[in-house]
Amino acid sequence: MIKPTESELEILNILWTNGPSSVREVNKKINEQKEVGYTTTLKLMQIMTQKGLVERDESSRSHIYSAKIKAQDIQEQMLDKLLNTAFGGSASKLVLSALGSGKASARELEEIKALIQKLEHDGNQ
Amino acid sequence: MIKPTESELEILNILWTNGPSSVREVNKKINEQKEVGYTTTLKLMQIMTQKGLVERDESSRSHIYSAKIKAQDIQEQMLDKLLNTAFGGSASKLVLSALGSGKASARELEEIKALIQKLEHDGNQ
DNA sequence: ATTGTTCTACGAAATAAATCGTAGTATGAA
DNA sequence: TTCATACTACGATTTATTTCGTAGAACAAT
Repeated sequence: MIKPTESELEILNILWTNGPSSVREVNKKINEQKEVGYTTTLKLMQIMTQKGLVERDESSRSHIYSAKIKAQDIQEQMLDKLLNTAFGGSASKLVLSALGSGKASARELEEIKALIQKLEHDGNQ
Repeated sequence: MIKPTESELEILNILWTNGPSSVREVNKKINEQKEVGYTTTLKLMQIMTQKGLVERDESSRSHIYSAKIKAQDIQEQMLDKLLNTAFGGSASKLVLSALGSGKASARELEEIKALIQKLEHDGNQ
């Protein structure tokens, strides 16, 4: 599985969130956060096309790019890496840290509890 | 808060796990995973000293390095970033993904449940 | 048709990160 | 003392990533 760089991930996120987009649209989104030239974004997206991270529809003049890899796959990959590089492989430490800072709502906590129930019931080890 | 690079994080992990260590020891650990020259590790650790990521005791000939920043701080920082860059800020999505892949033991699941109970009891939102 | 705007392509510079070689010093054994 | 070994310092190279400028094509308006 290809590992996107920092900037590539930023672009992927925009594509995942907004769906297929032109370079112009992506660049605009990015510029809400930080200033980046148009051709910089263009170049990145061209590279990403080569790498197979995105694909593009060239039928209209301004090409339309869409993410070629699933958000979930990258999420899992990154989570896995974080788990191993920063939490020594302990999923519970990670989860505890994620929940500890009060970042999950009551409803979310319920979801998590439900999942745990399910895991325990299924005899997951 | 200073953000360690990939390689720096690897070294920090070794220091967190094994406690204060010489370059030799750290390099040996790293080489269990991948081949890296001794001076490469040395250089990195020297840079880390400058950045304030580690500190060293120079009293003996082979300097002894120790992590200057807490594992928890970096963990939190990285988790936060992952949360925002890859999970769109949703802690529950992250947790669900972390637990879903069967990476937590029954005992760990209990710990997490206990934490959730506590959070809910405390009226966390 | 001419002009101004918006695209893409792409080389190349700037920046960041990792890797290593070489030189010099300390240490310990022969 | 002399030699082999281990250590630090540090410049320089290599590799990865990001950034941007310039050129030229497509298009729309005048």
